Amino acid sequence: MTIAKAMPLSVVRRLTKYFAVLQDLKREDTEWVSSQELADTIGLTSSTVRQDLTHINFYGKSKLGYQTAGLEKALADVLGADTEWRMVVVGAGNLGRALALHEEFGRRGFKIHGIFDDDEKKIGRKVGRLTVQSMDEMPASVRKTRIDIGIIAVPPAAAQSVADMLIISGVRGLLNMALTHIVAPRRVAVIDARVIASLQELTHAIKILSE
Amino acid sequence: MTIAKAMPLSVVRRLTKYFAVLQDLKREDTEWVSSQELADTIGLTSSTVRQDLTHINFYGKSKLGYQTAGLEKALADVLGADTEWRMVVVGAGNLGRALALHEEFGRRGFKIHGIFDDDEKKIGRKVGRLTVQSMDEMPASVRKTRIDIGIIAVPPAAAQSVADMLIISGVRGLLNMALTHIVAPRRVAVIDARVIASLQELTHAIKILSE
DNA sequence: TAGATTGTTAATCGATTAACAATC
DNA sequence: TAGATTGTTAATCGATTAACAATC
Repeated sequence: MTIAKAMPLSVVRRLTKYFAVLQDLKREDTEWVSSQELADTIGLTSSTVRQDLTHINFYGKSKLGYQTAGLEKALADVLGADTEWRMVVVGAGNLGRALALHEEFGRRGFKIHGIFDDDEKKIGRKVGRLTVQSMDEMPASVRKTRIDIGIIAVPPAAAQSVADMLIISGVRGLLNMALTHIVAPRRVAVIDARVIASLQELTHAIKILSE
Repeated sequence: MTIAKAMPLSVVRRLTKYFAVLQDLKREDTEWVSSQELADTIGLTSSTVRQDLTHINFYGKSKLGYQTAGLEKALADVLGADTEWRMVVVGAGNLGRALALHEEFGRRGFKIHGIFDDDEKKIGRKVGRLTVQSMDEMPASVRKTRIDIGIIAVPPAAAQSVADMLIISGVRGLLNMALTHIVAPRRVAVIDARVIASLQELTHAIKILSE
């Protein structure tokens, strides 16, 4: 397991993009890719690409570029895309249920082991192969299955207390889908993935464009 | 309608966070908030907050800070959160259906006017108050209803051609949920909102933390 | 070999933070 | 008034881009 020194989040974000491109290229059996080609498909400069790749433990070849299979593997390593991650979803609303049903997660190594809600009416309902469980069962279940990641898909008002419960139960990271800021101890990673915030970025951009 | 000059995306992202905090404060009837308080709740320096707010057309008061209602309104203006946006979802898989059902969007001014898919088996199915329509109907429908935003919730391989169709049909912005890069003319805004990419950022962070 | 592309250093650009006079 | 907090300028820090020798 090769781990680089602390990397700016902006670099990590681009690495996920390179990784997606690399997976496409692999499907097409492209053996080599240059920093310029990578830059063009994503809309960057080749300089940025090469600079970003200095953060990982993989080297290209002059004149040829980067071997796609090797680079893909190196990126998978850095991003943790080569291991299986155990997750639970808290919140069995439309968003939570959709996440629990999203097959793509499983394919990419993110396995959902449970879905929880404190609404009596939702508990016991089937969501694909899972059954919505009571929040009371969450801590024991998370601890027993050694869940890595908790996905927070509850209303903003409940988000922090759900986060606290997940943290106490031993998760190492939180994916926050709720439109509220979550506070966590330094040992627990938190990433926001809020569709509404993205939509607001988008509408801002649209307003600017139509000035 | 006050529109600021081009703003770095990093600033816009923080504005969406301020906006969320402001809405919470408004609910609690807090009348004034200082840059320091805003910074503390989100985990920034007060300097960054004040600097960010120079980008919008709203001024605080010495000794008191910013009037929450006024600041909220100014942010809503910049982010376009004070207007209604018409959207369609393309892709009626789990993710697409969940987005179409997500009530929060409507509450926040994002109205979903249609959901489309090219899978025969999905066409005609009910998704809440909507019915899945054929992709063939999409362009006319989007044009007629003057849809602003297209949400792309299809597999990566189909994403670009769906984007092209949406653009030809006249949308002004795209929210890309697919794990692939989308190319669009400059007049069309594109924002990526890919849960898998966020999960990969998260697993990277977890790996770093457990070094 | 000649030419293309890397890895890396240095230069530029932009964003964040610090500092402080102005102000309520 | 004295004190707190703004808006803004200047200093710092970091990230992106340019440039180029090394190399295959």
